[in-house]
Amino acid sequence: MLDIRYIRDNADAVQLNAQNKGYDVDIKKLLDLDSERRQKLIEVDEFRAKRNENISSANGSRPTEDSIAQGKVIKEKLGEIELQLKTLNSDYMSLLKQVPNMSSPDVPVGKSEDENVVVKTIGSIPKFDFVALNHSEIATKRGWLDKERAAKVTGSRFAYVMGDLVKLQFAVIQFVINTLSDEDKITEIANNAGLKVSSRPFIPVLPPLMIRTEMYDAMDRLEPKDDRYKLEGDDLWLQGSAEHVLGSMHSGEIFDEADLPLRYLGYATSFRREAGTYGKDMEGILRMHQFDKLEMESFTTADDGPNEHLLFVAIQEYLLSQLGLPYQVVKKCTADIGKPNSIGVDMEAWLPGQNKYRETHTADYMTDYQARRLQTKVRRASGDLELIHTNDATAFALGRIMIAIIENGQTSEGKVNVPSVLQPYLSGRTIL
RNA sequence: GGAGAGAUGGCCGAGUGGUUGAAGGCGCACGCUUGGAAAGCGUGUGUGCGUGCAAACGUACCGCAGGUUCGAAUCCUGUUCUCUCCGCCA
Repeated sequence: MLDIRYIRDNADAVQLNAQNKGYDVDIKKLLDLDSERRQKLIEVDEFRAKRNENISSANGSRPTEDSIAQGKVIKEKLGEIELQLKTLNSDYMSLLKQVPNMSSPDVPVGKSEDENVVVKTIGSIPKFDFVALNHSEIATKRGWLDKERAAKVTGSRFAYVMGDLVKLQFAVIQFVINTLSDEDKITEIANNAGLKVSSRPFIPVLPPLMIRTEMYDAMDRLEPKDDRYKLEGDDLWLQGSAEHVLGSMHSGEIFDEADLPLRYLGYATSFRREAGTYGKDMEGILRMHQFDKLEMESFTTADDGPNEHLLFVAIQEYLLSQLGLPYQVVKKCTADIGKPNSIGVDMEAWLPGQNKYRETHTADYMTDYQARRLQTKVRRASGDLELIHTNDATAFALGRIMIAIIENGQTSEGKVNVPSVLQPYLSGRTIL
């Protein structure tokens, strides 16, 4: 949620920003409601003052008949205008919540993902002297993947992942956890990226996989509801990303500035209904209803927010490079970054099976947009109380990164070369 | 799932209808005291919203949401969470 004071002072910019992001919100109507609501609030406060004066005039003793009679009159009137205020407030809030976060000035303006900008391309695309297969063909042949039985048991877009592919997943997990919880590695990554940021390591977290409606909404991630799984009989949803349960973790809390940045590395199974994607990416495990993901989330001061985002991007590049995967960095345009985003950057790894780059990572910088409703704050050394800034970013989406490893590392025999950094976690095996 | 107890400020904790934003203590900040410190003494110490250039003033907040009342931290209802006992269970 944006600060209403900011909207009042920058109405035109906010309206234009919403338009660029593809959100249909009426800022003028919001501001009209805002002033109407403030007018009503003044009225309500005056009546409350009147009521309080009437109460305190009793001064500890029994009030007079007159005072009680007067109190009744005030009460009736107050109830009336408080109800009006309540209605105004709820209309106002629902409109305010619709206003998307301001995109950073360096986010390209665009109407669809086609206008995203490829910033750089790293690594060379592998050339095979045999017919390259896609991950689904390789994995199915090796007995690593069984979607038919999963369809029988659960439905489409589910899979049984088995055998060495499971071992590969756990190897990736261990590699990432060891890397990101190592302060020296963070220092190295930051230095190589020329970033002056804290070298504080990430705290690995196994978060709950369910989230309350209230928290989901405060994170501004409840929508689109069509893409969420709701649990019948409980006020709970299956989380769609560890971001949702990590970002809301410190709701209502006040950090000491010395405790920031606070960095988490969450490992969680994420659930998505994938509504509206029928027939899209049906082969293999590219687009599933559930997938495991390592996700970074951090809380910083406003000052450190932008650099934290750059650190997250640098970490993503580092991780991809360590696996020897070709990738490109994409600056997402206004239409493609999310509603709570100030900046959105994607990593796309080269997938030989599809002969194109596909999204494997996202890095989101939310400024204080999420914190405002979560009420997550920091007490600065100066004593000032401020909203914190949130950053979240994929470390690895396990399904998609294993696709990249399989397809880029495939051999003519249908085997898979193991990236050297993962070999220690696979008993030294160089090929699967 | 059943029975019971509870949730108050950064922390501990008092408070069952009347000037309670809330006693007392701890902590913290500033000042006095001291060669310096401790102790002691004094003063101060929540957040949101609104009005205002500001000082300030008003208002709301005692888990959350409603209700009763002239008046609610206090009474009533619902709800969330915590704890104890029973049941079930990895």
